[in-house]
Amino acid sequence: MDAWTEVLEDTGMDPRLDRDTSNCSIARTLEIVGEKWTILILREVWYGSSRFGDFERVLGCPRNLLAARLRMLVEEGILATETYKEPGSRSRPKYVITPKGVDLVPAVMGLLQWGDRYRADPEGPAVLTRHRECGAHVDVEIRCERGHPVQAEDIESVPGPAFRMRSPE
Amino acid sequence: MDAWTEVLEDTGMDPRLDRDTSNCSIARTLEIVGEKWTILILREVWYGSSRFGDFERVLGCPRNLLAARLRMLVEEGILATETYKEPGSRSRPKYVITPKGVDLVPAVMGLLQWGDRYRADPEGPAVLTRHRECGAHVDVEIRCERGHPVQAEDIESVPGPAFRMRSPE
DNA sequence: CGCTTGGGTTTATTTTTAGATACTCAGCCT
DNA sequence: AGGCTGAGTATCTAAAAATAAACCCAAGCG
Repeated sequence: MDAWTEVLEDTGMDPRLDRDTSNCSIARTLEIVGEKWTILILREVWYGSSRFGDFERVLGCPRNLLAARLRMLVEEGILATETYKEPGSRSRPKYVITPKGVDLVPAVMGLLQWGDRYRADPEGPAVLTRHRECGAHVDVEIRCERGHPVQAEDIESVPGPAFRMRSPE
Repeated sequence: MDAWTEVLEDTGMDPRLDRDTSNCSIARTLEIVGEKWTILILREVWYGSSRFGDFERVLGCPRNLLAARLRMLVEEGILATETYKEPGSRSRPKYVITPKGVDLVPAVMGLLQWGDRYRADPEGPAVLTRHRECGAHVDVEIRCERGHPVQAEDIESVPGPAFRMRSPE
């Protein structure tokens, strides 16, 4: 009996298949960053863009969607607005990443790394990531709290404190 | 002058804003896993589901979309079909993850980790991930090739071998 | 004052996605 | 032969999201 099946033994329900998935952290993250353009906006912030016009120019995304996505990212605390002032122009807003946004970097790097491995051009990736201090290539890896590198196969998923079964019917 | 601006100095184009983003590894990964349901299907595979009916029951996703997503994941080599045979029933297909699919785990764990941190229920996450061998909590972190832990701020993104400017239309 | 610029909003159209049935099909079981 | 089951297909409608293009607005400039 594994960590799932010991949760509820006598109901005829299967904890894997009849659990409540509405509080899944993956799904909740995707509710925010899973819409089209959102992660690409963050990519551009990460590569150095900050102005509305920058995003529009490099992404080629419709202005109304861009405005909606930026508003949402600010509401969620992933980006924050500051102002910049070009000499001879009035102050305008710009978008900068917050610590909550920085915490999305591992997820985005995971996507980047997979694309670099499986979907890059024959000559290699379009962008490289390196450690500013030593210049070495940077990537994302799975480790346990004790610092051991962990293979994906050695990860065990078990019900957590907010685990719930779906209400029957 | 940084690693971007030294690419093209005299064209009046800005390498950050006028680069060709069509070969971005992040965007290419999102083309595959960015559709609704796809990552959630992978989550269930990761949690132990493998049959069409399992996915349908736990995700509550329309059958036609589920079939389309599974077909695409198999075509892309992220899942593979095998057969299973319940005693007294005929052989039926099931879906198992491939090495290419396993390589998506860091990206998905990145999403999980962010959701656990910022969007979990007050009592905690619904699912915990731990290292099978030592039981310690598992998460995803950024390191450079030399093994140094890297803060997101210390990542430098530079043009790679497939870097291209957008053709001036 | 009228023009320009950057950063949006509004509105209309097209495309995707969701959701709900209903149908098929192959093999095991009686 | 006829019924049951799991794994799909096919079809349709409704809702949501994406796109496209026109419009607005505030400040600075000549």
